Amino acid sequence: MAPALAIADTAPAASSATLGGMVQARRQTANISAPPPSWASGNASRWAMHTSDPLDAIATVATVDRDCPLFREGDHADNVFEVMSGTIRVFKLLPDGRRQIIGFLEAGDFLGLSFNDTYLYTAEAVTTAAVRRFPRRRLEALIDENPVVRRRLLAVTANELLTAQEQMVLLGRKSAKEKLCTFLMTLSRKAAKRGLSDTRLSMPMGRSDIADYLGLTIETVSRTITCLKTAGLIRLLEGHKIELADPDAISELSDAA
Amino acid sequence: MAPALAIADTAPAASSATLGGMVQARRQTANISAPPPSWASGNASRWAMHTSDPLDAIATVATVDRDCPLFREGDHADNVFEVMSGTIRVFKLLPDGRRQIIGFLEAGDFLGLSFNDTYLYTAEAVTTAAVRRFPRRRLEALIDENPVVRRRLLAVTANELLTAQEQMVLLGRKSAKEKLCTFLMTLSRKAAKRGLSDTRLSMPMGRSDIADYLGLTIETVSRTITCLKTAGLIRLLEGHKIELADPDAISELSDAA
DNA sequence: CGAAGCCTTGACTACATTCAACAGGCGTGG
DNA sequence: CCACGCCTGTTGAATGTAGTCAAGGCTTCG
Repeated sequence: MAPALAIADTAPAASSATLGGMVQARRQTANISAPPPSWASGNASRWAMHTSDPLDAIATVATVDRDCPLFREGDHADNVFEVMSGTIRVFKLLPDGRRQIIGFLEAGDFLGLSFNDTYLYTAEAVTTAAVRRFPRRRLEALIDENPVVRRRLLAVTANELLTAQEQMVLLGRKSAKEKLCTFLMTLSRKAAKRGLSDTRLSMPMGRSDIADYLGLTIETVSRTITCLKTAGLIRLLEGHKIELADPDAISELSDAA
Repeated sequence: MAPALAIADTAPAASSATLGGMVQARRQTANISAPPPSWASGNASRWAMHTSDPLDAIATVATVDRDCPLFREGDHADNVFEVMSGTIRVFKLLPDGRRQIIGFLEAGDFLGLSFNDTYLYTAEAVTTAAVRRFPRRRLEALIDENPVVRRRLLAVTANELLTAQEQMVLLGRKSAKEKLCTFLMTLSRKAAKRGLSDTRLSMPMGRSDIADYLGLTIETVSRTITCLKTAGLIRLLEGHKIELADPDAISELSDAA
């Protein structure tokens, strides 16, 4: 049985060493029956020497395969994670299976920062992703003793809260077209922040993920995308890429009826 | 011009002193032209001697009149607040005036805990409310030096995040009836936590507030309430009170189609 | 090449919104 | 004191946006 998570003994940026324990992507058609995460000990100390990130002292690096869970809602919250590469979706389920995606996390984002003892949502990889794992106990100790770490995580949490509040406005008060355009603008801003193009975006998640993020159905997402495409505002490119042909118009549409 | 905020020189629990500067409630028909907050210096040190809450050292007590703003989105975020009594609504507006209420805050809840330099939302009093004000600089210093305060505010923030995520599920994936029932159950749980009845609830906010909180229109809220009433699940009482006649059924309806 | 999954498109439905009218409560002022 | 206006909430009818059901195209991958 292929494990969902594999440990790499170096950070992805370091190219000299081979990545140990890397496994093939394993498509998962249902949300059930995913293999449990398996972790091996290790650290990123070599990288730490160059960057002096205090978190490196307690970090373990790992990869998560496409569509595999990092953790599930209700699991005991033993670890906090930071995404290093790839995209993670975080979501909650209703008893009857309806899903609401809380967010898509990319490099630099943190997950599992609950001060609860269980996770409040499920996290799965949209694409194969690399993450850093921090044992919760040790991270909490570090937060207590290190003001720099503390401020960083506080800022992360505050940002998460801001994002959540804006998403509430989107879900509660915006039309399908506005939702889509807001989503595109958010992707664009995140790409720009990471130094990538803000008009040629990578959109690795499927229609179903987008629908569950925006509170729509896949059909409505598809139709709305077609509509934007027909209007000449966007162009769909090869390999889950999308081009914003008229970013200003999209920005306008993102909060005007 | 009547000020929106008035300072009391004691905590509300202390009955011996008259509340200074108290003003009459001032109905406000539009969101515009509300008087700016005015603060006087003061503290709650007498109360602090009995409770040893470290926050008392930097706190100022004040009242906010019904429908008056505590602060507005975009204002310079100089203060953090804790609600002592009454209900506060926190919301964001779209350019065309559509409103999404992020939450209703009651005694013990904090507002303005952004790590931004401006507020991310507007806060208004639903009912006349008493709040404690903490200058942000001093609160931040206290957070840095006092682990107890730190943990408390961290817990508050984490709880806020949890609430926000559950609200996303509600807004994105629930029907009108489920939204209403979830809202009632939330009110019930909050009342129970405060030691009040969990079946006879105070619901001080109007239909318009409920609608903007649940992502509905006032008409839909009204119709859905009528429906629940007709089904014998709730009873509307005098003075903005509501009775949950069948809490179990309401709980069922809160996440089942 | 065939099967599976993802996306798109079409026709119909339904839930919530919009538009409109009206009832009740409350404070103001004649 | 009652009349009036204002605000809030309720109800009805018509509309519309997004959802549902269904079919077909396309890509991917074994």
